[in-house]
Amino acid sequence: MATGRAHRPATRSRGIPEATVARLPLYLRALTALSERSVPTVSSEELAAAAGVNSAKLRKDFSYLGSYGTRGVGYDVEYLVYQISRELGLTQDWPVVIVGIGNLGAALANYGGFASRGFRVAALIDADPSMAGKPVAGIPVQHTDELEAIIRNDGVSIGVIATPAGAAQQVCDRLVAAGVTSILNFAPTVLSVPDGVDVRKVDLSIELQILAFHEQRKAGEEATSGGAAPPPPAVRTRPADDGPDGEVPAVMPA
Amino acid sequence: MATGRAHRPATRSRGIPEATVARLPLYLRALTALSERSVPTVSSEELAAAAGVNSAKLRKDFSYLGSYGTRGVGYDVEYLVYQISRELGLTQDWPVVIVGIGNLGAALANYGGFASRGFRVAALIDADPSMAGKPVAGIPVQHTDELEAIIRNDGVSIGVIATPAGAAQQVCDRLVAAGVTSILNFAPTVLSVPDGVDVRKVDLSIELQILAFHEQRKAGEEATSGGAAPPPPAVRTRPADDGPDGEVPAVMPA
DNA sequence: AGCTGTGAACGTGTTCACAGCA
DNA sequence: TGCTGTGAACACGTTCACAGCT
Repeated sequence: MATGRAHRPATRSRGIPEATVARLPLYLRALTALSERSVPTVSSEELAAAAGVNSAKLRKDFSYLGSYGTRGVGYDVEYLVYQISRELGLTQDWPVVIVGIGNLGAALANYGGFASRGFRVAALIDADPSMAGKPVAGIPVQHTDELEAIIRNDGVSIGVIATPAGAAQQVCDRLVAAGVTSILNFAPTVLSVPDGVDVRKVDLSIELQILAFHEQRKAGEEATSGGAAPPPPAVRTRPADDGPDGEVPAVMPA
Repeated sequence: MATGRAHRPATRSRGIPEATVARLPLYLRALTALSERSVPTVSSEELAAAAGVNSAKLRKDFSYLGSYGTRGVGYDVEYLVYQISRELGLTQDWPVVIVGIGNLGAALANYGGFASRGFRVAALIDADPSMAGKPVAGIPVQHTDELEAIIRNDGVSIGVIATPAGAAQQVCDRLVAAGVTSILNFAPTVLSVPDGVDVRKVDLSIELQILAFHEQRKAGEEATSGGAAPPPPAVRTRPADDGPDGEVPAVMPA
């Protein structure tokens, strides 16, 4: 999973396990689709199939929210949509700022799933002055100088970092100082944040490497060097090039 | 965690736990940075800090790979880089195709971390004929018609789906039919694939919803309706709009 | 009869704490 | 002395299987 939490070491936020929280959006999406097709009720079996999980897990997940089903029948689609939305905090609108309007930032700004699910793009922010005023997804890009003012004025508590890795920690610090307490980080860096700030990470390169691992396993039940004798020490195969975005943080950033 | 596995229900691929595999890329990145700074050795404590995990976990993780450290000293940076790369299958090059060259696809194509870590963009593919031939990140976009030929010619086993949700399953089916066995899916859809094909999912909207959940908790130790009496049933707060990319799959796609 | 809700069993992942080696 | 490597304890997550309600 392309993710990482930050603090709250082992404290389930309040009853609902983290793993369940991570699946609620999945259920919500499936339920929304059913709702659009005006399906009135759904069984745990059907809904689980649509969400790509097994039905026992789904029922257990829902049991943490309460008893919202009807035995012998299933779940009322509309009611569940409401309950899950409420649990996730989507009945209110969350203003979000996106920092770093390159290809990725633009992709995020254009992403339709945003607006429809309780999130509103409050501002697009970029350090490049020549970007300022240029509309992306209908929203004019603003300069980094405005960052603090925007966050305070709009009461933004969620920030998205889509900058190069080298700028990420700096941006993060400014976001946090201005009052942001949840960060979605697309830069390939470990961010350090104070307690009470949540960070989730999306890292493409990590996902690919995990796939490569499994891919290797599939192919490799033949010409593999086995597990016993390790190859010669201190061999360098490929230059350790981190790419243009690779400014990885120092050993102890904070 | 923005991720999802597909099959291999409870089978640890071969000794190395899945959770450990997911962290290896993190260690690798931190080690690569140390390597660039010509740091010769590193302790579990230092490396763990750089990777954002605790040192006990890191040592346990490494213990699954073998005994690559030196007691009283630490780990040889170069050697570890090599071992982890090998374990992840990054000592070979993985050709990758990216399907769907919108903003997101372009962002992925331009992503530097790709090329440097054993991944090579073999082709960019889009369904829009007017895109054909246009270079993105220096690589000419090819039409979907070419998909099968490209995959077979280049021996591509990893595919990235960056299309709208409505096209994702179709693209996925074609990729798999042509021989792709690992898929990284950015479309907000549950893909169904045959056994033996790995799917990992990256879903922006899900990440934001998880953040919103925690954000709500932070703010909500005051005006919350508590946990006892649930609000009126079957209330619809916001129109269940899934956005322009929202073609969610039928209840039982396969 | 059918489907939910859940205790109990199981498996995976994390943390502790220290033995063992350089 | 200092750090790794790891058994043992613990916490978390998943699955099973069935009691209980409609």
